[in-house]
Amino acid sequence: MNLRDLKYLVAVADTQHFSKAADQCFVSQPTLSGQIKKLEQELGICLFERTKRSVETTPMGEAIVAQARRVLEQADGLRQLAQSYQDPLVGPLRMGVIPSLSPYIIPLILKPLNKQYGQMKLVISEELTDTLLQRLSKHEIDAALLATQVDDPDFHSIELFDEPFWLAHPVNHALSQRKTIRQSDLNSADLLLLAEGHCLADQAMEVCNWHNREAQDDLVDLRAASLETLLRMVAAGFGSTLIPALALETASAKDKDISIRPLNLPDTYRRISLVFRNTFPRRQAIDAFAGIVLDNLPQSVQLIKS
Amino acid sequence: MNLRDLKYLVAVADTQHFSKAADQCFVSQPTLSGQIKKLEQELGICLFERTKRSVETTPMGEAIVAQARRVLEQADGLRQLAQSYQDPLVGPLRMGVIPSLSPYIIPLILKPLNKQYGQMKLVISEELTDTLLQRLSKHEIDAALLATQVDDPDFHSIELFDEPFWLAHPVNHALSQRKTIRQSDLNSADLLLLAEGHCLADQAMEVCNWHNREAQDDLVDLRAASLETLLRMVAAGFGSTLIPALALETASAKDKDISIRPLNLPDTYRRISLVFRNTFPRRQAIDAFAGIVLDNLPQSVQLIKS
DNA sequence: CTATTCTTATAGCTTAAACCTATTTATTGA
DNA sequence: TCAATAAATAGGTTTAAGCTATAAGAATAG
Repeated sequence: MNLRDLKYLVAVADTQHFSKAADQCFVSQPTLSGQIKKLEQELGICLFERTKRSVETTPMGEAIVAQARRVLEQADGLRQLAQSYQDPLVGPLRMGVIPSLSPYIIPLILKPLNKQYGQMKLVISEELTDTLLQRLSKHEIDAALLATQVDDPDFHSIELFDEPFWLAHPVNHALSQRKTIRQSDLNSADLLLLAEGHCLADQAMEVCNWHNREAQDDLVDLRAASLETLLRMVAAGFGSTLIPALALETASAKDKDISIRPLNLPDTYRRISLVFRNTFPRRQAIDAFAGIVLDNLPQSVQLIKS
Repeated sequence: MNLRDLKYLVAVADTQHFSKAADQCFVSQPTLSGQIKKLEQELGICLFERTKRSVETTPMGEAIVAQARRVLEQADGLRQLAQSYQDPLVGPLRMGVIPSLSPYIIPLILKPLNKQYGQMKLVISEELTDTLLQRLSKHEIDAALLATQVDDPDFHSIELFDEPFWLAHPVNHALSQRKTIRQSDLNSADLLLLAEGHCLADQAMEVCNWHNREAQDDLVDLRAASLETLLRMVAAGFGSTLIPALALETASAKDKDISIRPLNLPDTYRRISLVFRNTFPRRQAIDAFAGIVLDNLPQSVQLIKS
């Protein structure tokens, strides 16, 4: 059995005429007659009652034809489904984003993305870098926005932008006296960090030259689950923290009890990349997504330093 | 696209492995790989993300595979439907029967038919001979039980049995005096007939040598719509009538006001045949039906005279 | 009653595609 | 580094789907 045969079958049932059905199917009459005959043999039943002059569908034939229509309908549904996906820019793109970036970048791109590529539905997962890379390997997501260089040869990266860090400290903090922040200020600062596994925590420690972080047990309990929590802790005077530039626009960062200071120091930024399996077939969707991100960044992170 | 291709597709999705899928489909791995590749090209989308080591179904692939399963399911339904019809003795048999026979023969055969050929569902139409022949031509019914010889070369007939006529007259009728009924009694009898178009009416006229029936207008209004009505008219003393043998067993015929008499005259019977298009493909069903009829007739009509 | 037309079936050949085996390429694990 | 595994590629064979031409049967027109 064959979709083609079923099409022939339905054509004969519709026209009650082998030659007309053949025309309709763009084949010769003997070809169509032969296929119908084969189909009848395969099914073991007589579908049409023929005279030398005419064709009539048998009652059993009617039932089979009705079912054949159902098969063809579903097959047509499959073609339409495929059609709707044919454009690589159409269809779901499962994107993973780290938690220290997700709440600040996603609102920036959702609308433009919807405007330019309305058919590309983003499915966002917000998880830690390690988890995202695992899920990428398992094909559970298609791409990830990370702040970490990835060396795995299975993955490709598109480097999108560099996000500078700012210092956030309580308004009445000792550092309020300083006009500019120096490296030594950071080295000894009372920095609050995100919980284990957040790349932002590692990056902050690196910026501050804290390589023996695990020794300072007393601060462990204060490691926060999110940047928002961290800012609330700064506002309450528990210490300072480093804030990536995109997070500055949020209400929490504008708290009157928090002082936000630029760091005019070298290498105080993190590089955000779009990472995906190099076997991922919809490269165009990836590129489109990257383009949307770059087009909608604020000035503060617009340029990539290299 | 092709049902075979969809089977390959589902096999790969199920096994996540081209070689295993190929085994499952009883083809070689290159064959299956090639077909999948072709299918992807035809649909214009990538269904599987391949590495040299493994296969993963893409999210779009998942959607397509789900739809492919639906197609295959319907196709399977078609095969099962065909299977259930494969036996010519299975499936509906649309049978037409004349009104002067139907109420008396159908009850005789329904149970035995159901017992021997439970899958063969009878669909009965009770109509006049002409109508039945028209519907036979139009393929609206598959066969007909008639009391008329059919000459049309499009039709075949199986002669089933000869049904004798009996005379029914009111108990206090003049003929009550006669020991046996003679031809001359019939010629002049006050016979009541069925309505125009009923073959029984024609047959009765023939038996009685009435070839100028249309002249006797006064009786036209008394022509009855059914045998039952006719018997009720006889019981009420309006006249006599000829009753075919199978109708004798009914309650109406046993009315105490009606006298039923045998006709010991030549050619006082009608021949019942099973008529069908000679192109009708389920000859076995026809033969089975004929056999059931013959096996379940009462003694009174058992033999065929020839 | 014959000729023409209409329609399906058959015959014989051609083309396209599906399939196979053997081989290549690339990756993983020992 | 080598064996094992898995998918892709190459090249040739077989199957089946297609075509044209024609036959055969039935209806219609002259």
